[in-house]
Amino acid sequence: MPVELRPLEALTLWHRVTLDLVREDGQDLSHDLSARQLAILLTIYLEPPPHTVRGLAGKLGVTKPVITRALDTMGRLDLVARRRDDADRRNVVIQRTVKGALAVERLGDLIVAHGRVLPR
Amino acid sequence: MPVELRPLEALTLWHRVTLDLVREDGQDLSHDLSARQLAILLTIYLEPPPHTVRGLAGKLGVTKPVITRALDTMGRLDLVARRRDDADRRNVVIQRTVKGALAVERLGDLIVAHGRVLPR
DNA sequence: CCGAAATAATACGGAACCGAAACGATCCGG
DNA sequence: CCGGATCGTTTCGGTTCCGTATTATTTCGG
Repeated sequence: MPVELRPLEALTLWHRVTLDLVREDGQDLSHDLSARQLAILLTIYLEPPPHTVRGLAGKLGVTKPVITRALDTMGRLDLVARRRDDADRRNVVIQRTVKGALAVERLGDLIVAHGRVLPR
Repeated sequence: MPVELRPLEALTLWHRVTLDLVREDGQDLSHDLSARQLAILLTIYLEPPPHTVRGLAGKLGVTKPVITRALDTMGRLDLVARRRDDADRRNVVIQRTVKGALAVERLGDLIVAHGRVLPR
C-alpha cells in the first residue's frame, strides 16, 4: 500500500522530533512550549519583519492578549525581545534575539537529522 | 548558500503545519495541545501496543503524574482511552480511539500537504 | 485642537499544569 | 499469607494560561 507510506513517514518524523523536543526540556527550547508559542516563534524568525502583536494575533487567529502573554513568557526565556516603534509609539515591534535564533536553528537541524528517515 | 537551504525548508514546513494546527483550534486536534501531549498521542498511535503510564513516562523522560494528567485531558477529548489490564490489575493500558486515529491521520495529511514545498 | 480610532497591556475569575510527596490497590517471592 | 515492591492516581501549594472586558497611550481626521 504505497499510498499510506508517505503520511506514515511524515508522522514518524513529527513524532521523533517532538519526542526530542520534550526530552530536551532543560535546554533553551521547548520546556513544553505550546503549539501557539512555537507558531509565534517560527513566524518571528521565518517571516520578514516587522512583527507586531496585532499582526501575529491576526495571522494565528487568536486574541491579542494571547500574543502579549506568549511574548512575556518567551521574553523571559530571552527567545524574543520587544521594542516600542518610534515611528508609531502605539506599536510594539518584536525583535529576534541571539538565543532565539540559535533555538530556531537547532530545531531546524533536529528536523533535518530526523528527516533522513524519509526517502529521497 | 546551498548548505542553509535544507534546514530552512524544514523549518518552513514545521512553521506552516504548526500554524494550521493553531488556527484549526475548534477542531478535534490542537486547541493548543502541548508538545508533551502531542508526543504522547503520537507515541500511542505510532508505536506498537501495549502502552502504559510508566512506559510513556520513561520514554518521554517525564514523571508519571504528567502522563496521568495528559491522559485525563486527552481522554476528555476522546483522543485516547484507558482500561485496566486484566492480567496485572496494577497496570493501565492506554487504548486508541476512533477520534484519536482520525486526528492523527489528519495531522499526517497536513504534514504531507505542506511537505509539497520541499524538493523531491 | 479634540474626540474617535487603534494599539498593546492589564485585571479578573476560572481552569490546567507543574514537581514532589503521599496514597491506595495489586502483585509476588519466600 | 504477608511484607516489600510496583503501578497509577491523588493531593498539595504554586505557577501559568485562558477568554473577556477594561485601561492607558498614542495617532489622526475633521
